[in-house]
Amino acid sequence: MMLQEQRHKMIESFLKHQKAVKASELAVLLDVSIDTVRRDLEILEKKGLVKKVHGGAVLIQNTDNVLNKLFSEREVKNIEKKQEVASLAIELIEEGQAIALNGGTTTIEIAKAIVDKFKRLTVITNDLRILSILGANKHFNVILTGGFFNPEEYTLYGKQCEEILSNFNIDIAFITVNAISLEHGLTDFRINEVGVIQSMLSRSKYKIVAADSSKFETSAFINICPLKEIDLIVTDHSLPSDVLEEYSNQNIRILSPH
Amino acid sequence: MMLQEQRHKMIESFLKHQKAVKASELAVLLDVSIDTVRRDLEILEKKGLVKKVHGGAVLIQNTDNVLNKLFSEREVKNIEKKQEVASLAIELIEEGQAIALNGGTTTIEIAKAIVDKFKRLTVITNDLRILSILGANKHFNVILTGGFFNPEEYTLYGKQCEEILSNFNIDIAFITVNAISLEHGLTDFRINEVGVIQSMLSRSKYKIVAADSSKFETSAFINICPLKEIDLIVTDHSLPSDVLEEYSNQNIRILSPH
DNA sequence: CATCCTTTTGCAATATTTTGCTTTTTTTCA
DNA sequence: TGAAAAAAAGCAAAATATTGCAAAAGGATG
Repeated sequence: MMLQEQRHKMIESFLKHQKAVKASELAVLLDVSIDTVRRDLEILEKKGLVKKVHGGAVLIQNTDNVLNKLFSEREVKNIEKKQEVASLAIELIEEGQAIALNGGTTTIEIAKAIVDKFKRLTVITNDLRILSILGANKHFNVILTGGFFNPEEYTLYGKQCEEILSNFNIDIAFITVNAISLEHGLTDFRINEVGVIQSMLSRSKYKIVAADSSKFETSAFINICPLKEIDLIVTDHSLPSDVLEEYSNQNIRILSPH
Repeated sequence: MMLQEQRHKMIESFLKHQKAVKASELAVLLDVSIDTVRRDLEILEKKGLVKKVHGGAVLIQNTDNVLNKLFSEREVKNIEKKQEVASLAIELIEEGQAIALNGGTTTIEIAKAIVDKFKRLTVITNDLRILSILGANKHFNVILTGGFFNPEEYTLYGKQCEEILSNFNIDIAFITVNAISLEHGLTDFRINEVGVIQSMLSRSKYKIVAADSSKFETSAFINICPLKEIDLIVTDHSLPSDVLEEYSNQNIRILSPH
C-alpha cells in the first residue's frame, strides 16, 4: 500500500495531463477503494488543487485567462535570448543605484546577472523569485512591495503594492511585458501586473523595457502605456533591422548587441 | 547492528531516490524495529530533511517552492511546545476570518497547523516562511506586508510594511515575541520586528500572544506594549501554576491545555 | 575489567488514524 | 418519474502512532 501523500501526488500529476479523472479510474490505478479516493479528492479540494465533480474530479485551472497561460509557456523557450537581454541591460546600472524589477522571466535573468556583477544595490521588486535570487546576498538591499500573493506567478499585486512604491525614488526601472508594438505601446495579459508596472514606471527616473526580440510588434489585451513614455528598450541581437529602423524613425530608442 | 548515523544516511539516500518511504519498509531494510525507524525519522524531521507523514516519511524538496531555496534550516528550540501552542491557538480561528501572523517560529507552527485545518482564510504576514507554507493552499488569500527584506530572519520590516497594514481590518492577530513579563509587558530583541507587531496589534479586533512557557517572566531590550493591551495569551501545558495564578490575579487571561 | 551511568533499542499497552464496507441519501439521465 | 450510479454518513476492522518501561548496548572511570 502506498502513502497518502504519494497518492495525492499521483492524482495531481494525473490531472495535470488529463484535466479530468473518474474516481473509479483512480481507485483502480491507485489500488485503493473508491471511498479512499473520494477522501483524497476531498483533501486536494480543500487545498484548492482540484475540484470535485459528480463522478470524479477536475483540475482547477488558472483563474487567469488562457492566453496568459499560452504566453507563459512560450516564455521559457527564449531563455538564451533573455540572458542576452539581461547581460546588456545590466551594463546600464551603476554600483549603489536603486533599481526596480517587476515580475517576469526576463527580470529574473537580470536579477541573476546583477547578483554576480554588483556589490551593493538597492532593488525593489514584486517578484518573489527575484527576492530568492537576490536575498542570499547580504549586501543587497532588497525591498519587496507588499500586496496580494499570486501563487501562480510568485508575484505580489494590488493597490497596497502600488502605494508602497510611492515611497521610493528609483534610479532605473527594468520592466518586462508580454508585448510591444508601435501601435499599442506596451501591453500585457497579466491583469494584476499592469498596475505594478505603471507604478514602477512613474517612480523611476530612467524607464527601461527589457524584452527579447520575439515580443516586438505583438500585442496583448491590456494597455500599459505608449512607447514614447519609455526611455529605452533593451533587446537581443535577432531583432530584424527593419523593425529597428522603424522604431528609430518614430524616435523610440532601442539598444541591442551589435 | 548499524550505527544510528549510518541508518540516517541510508534513509536520506533512499529518500533521495524514492521521494517517499514507508516506515515498515525501512524497518525491514535497516533491520531494526519500526519504533527505531520512527525515532530516526523524528530526528531527521527536526533537522528539516524529511517530513513525517502517517505511515512513513517524504523527502523535503526545496524545488517544490522557489522560496525554500532561500531558507537555511536552523534548529528550533522548544518546537514541541510551540506546536502545542499552535494547535491550541488555531482553535480560536473560524473559517473565513482574516488573521495576522508576525515573524517568528511559533507563528510558523501556527501557519503549518492552519494550512491543514482550514479551507479558506485571509492571512497577512511579514514572514516569507509563513507565505511559503500557506502558499500551498490555493484557497488562502495571503497578503504580504512589503518592506525591507531581513535576510537573517526572512521577514520584512520598515515604515512601508507598517503602513500597508492600515489598509486591513484583521479579526485576530497572533503575535509571537521574545519575552513576556508582568513588569515589562511584551518585549523583544528584534528591533525591526517591534514596529510590525505594534501595527498588527493596532489593526486587530482580537489580540492574541502565542508564546511557549519558556517566554514567561523574562524580558528583552525593546518594549512593545503592556500586557493589559492583549486579549489573551496562549501557551503550553508546562507553565507553572503559580505564574498562571499571578497573571490571573492581574487580570491577564491565559489559555493553556489543561 | 568491573562498575556505574547514559543512551539506545524493542516491547507491550493504549490511543489515533486510515481504510473499506454497509446503509442511506443524492444526483444523473433516460 | 424512476432506475442506475455516485456520494455521504456511520461504523468496525486494520494499520499506524504514542507512551512508558525494562533490557541491552555502549562509554567512561577508577
